[in-house]
Amino acid sequence: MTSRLEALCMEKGLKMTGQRRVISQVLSEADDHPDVEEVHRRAAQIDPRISIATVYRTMRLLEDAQVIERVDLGDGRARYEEATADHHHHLIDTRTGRIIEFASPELEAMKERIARELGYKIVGHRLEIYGVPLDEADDDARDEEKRP
Amino acid sequence: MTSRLEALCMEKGLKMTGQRRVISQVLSEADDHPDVEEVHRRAAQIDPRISIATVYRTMRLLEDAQVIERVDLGDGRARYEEATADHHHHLIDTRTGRIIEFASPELEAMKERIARELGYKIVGHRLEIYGVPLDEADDDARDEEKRP
DNA sequence: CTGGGATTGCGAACGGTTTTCAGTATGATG
DNA sequence: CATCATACTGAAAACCGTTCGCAATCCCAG
Repeated sequence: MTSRLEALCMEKGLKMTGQRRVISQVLSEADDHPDVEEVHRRAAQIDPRISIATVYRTMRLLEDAQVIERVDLGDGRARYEEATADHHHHLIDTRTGRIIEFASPELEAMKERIARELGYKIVGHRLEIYGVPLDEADDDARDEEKRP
Repeated sequence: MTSRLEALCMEKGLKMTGQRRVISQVLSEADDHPDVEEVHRRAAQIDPRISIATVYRTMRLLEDAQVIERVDLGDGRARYEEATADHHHHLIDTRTGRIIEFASPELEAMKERIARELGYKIVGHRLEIYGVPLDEADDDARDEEKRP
């Protein structure tokens, strides 16, 4: 069974090696934002011979081919997600590390307008929001009060 | 002459050593977003004995004391700017690397609203826009056409 | 002035990533 | 289906920004 990403790679004319097939499968099945080490861990479960260097190389290849997208969440390592047509951003739950994707056409428009007013045409951008769940935020408030 | 940041450091009760004085001066005079190496380069011009390790340590100290703010522009190294009361963001000119600061209350409000709708309270966030000057963007369009 | 804790410079260590190089697999070709 | 140039791989070393350990030095309260 060829994975979704493997099919995409073949469309783009990439040479399909065993390792790339495995990594494509791993990425097709991922619904989170794994870093290279995590991708390697999952790939090694399918074929233990895959080296981390190859994972690094393949991630870059797939990124260049626009099959996946690099996400920099400021934690010092690159994370990845499948490339999508629509621009979206990330809200990171600072309590759990959970990542929530969201899109906002209004935000895009506003961003576009700001750039134009500054005399620029946008070629890329990124927005990340770090937050805590509203109900747990109450705990913070209580903690604050307790602090002498 | 004590620099603006040096005064701030003393207010915060930081022990003022010669190195910290020099680094404070450098940062007070900077109107850009230097990385550690650049700060070290400028500091060394005033006192060549300052080591890069001390610059790293001092930048972290000043960041913790909220005298300066770390800016992650995705180029793999930390950049810094003086801490300010108002939230602002950065537009990076991808042609020249020039960084333009901007603020937008509407954007802040929208961001706040998005987080609330997702059930989150914002504890931090960042927005970066990468762009090219509008007039030079025309060149890109022409380049596209020429490409066969 | 003096003492002792904080700070410094140096170099080694670190974590994520890239590269080098020799060996191996791929898929276009005959 | 065998051949072969070429691209790919694994392992280890190199890299780059950053942090750490340690002995020497500095700052400043007493």
